[in-house]
Amino acid sequence: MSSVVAINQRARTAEQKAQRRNAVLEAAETYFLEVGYEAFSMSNLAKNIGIAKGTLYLYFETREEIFLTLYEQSLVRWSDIFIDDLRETMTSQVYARKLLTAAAADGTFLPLLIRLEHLIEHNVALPRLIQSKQVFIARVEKIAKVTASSLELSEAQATEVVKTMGVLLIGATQGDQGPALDEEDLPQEVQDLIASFSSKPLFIKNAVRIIEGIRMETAFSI
Amino acid sequence: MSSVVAINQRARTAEQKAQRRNAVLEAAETYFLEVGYEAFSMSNLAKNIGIAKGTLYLYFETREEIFLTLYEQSLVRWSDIFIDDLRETMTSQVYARKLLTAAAADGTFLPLLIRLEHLIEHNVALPRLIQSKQVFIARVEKIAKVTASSLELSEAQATEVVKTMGVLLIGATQGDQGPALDEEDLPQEVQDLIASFSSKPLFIKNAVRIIEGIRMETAFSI
DNA sequence: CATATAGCTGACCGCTAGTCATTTCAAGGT
DNA sequence: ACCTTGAAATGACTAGCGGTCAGCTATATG
Repeated sequence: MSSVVAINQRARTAEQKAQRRNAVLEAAETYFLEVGYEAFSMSNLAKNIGIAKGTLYLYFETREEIFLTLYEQSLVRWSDIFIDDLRETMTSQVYARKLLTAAAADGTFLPLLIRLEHLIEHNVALPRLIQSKQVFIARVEKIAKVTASSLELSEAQATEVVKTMGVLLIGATQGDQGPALDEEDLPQEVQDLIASFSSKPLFIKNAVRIIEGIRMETAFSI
Repeated sequence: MSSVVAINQRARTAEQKAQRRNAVLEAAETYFLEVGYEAFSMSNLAKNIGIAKGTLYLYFETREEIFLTLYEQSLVRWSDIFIDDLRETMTSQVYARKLLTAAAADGTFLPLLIRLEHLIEHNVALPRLIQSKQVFIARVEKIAKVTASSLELSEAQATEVVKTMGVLLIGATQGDQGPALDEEDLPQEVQDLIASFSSKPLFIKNAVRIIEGIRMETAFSI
């Protein structure tokens, strides 16, 4: 007896409900990767899944709660991959490159990270928000542990590095979220500007500066 | 004879039209400071001004074009104040503090900067977007000039500093855009987390790391 | 087979950005 | 002083949004 809930069958047990919720999340992520944050509509999501719009609201209180959940999942997914990359010691540059590569490879993580605080968190119930922050805290700690050995830093330094990398990641990848522009239509100086904000070198160079800065500060202050 | 266009009088000359456009912008900024980006609606803006919604669209093509214009204005306003602060040489820490203080004092600048690339730029006609980028380029150059003498850097280093400060500013002030949370309702560890992302120390510490990093790199490479 | 429970539905609400046929105003020519 | 004319202003309208909830119906249980 399969406990999989077919479409248009009702989810009655807790397990079935969890499955349906996951099915919604999966469909939501696929749909999100197609159309992006702003064009993502609850009606279309429901149509894609083949359920009524109201049903979505049995599983998520708001559109933003879906995004918050997708964000959490992508945070865990990304950080697991990144953590796996940090088994050996490495230079801060390699560290930064691995971090960015793993983040950019996940189509969900960065677009949601960028919208987290000013959009997503504003329409989610407080307990859910707190829960999400706790997931975040746990992840930071987990990443900091491997960062400490990978970069040969103290745990406190590593925690500072990880938090700061998050901040830098948001700023440095901002340019990737701009509209797709046909280069032909742009004056040379604007093309140059856009090129100079290319997220990869921007992130890596400044990550190195920050990590080495953190390394030096504590070396002197001891 | 005053050339001021009273409400409900028609703007016929180019000058009168420019005046009306400015009046719309002023009202838009006041309204934006009241309700923020997401709650800002064109109908309410029109009501506030006492004109019909359609009239707004004679002066701006889209809601986002209004925001782009307010962003440009706030960029110029902020940078003029910041530039004025940079008449003497100073440490990178003082530099960073002055930069952030001027930015945070302007209620318009940071919220629009944060939304610029992933929201505002996506609904503005290309020529207007190019124009805005050119304003940005000119501002970066102007700030870089005074930065070079203020921090005793080369022009190339100063340009790198200015661009990077923009990136860091976006990342570091992200937390200020989260929902207003009543501290009492939060578990201690979440309160600590939020405190650890306080934008002011976050920005200043990392600005110093980056500026000193840039200073050292070129010192060695010469 | 009847009943009660609860998952599911979709019409509906109040709102949004943006459009455009129509109205209105006022300057310029006579 | 009046008329013509062009453009500024209008606001009803469209299509679509997130979210709600009274009513429908599938299904587990007695």
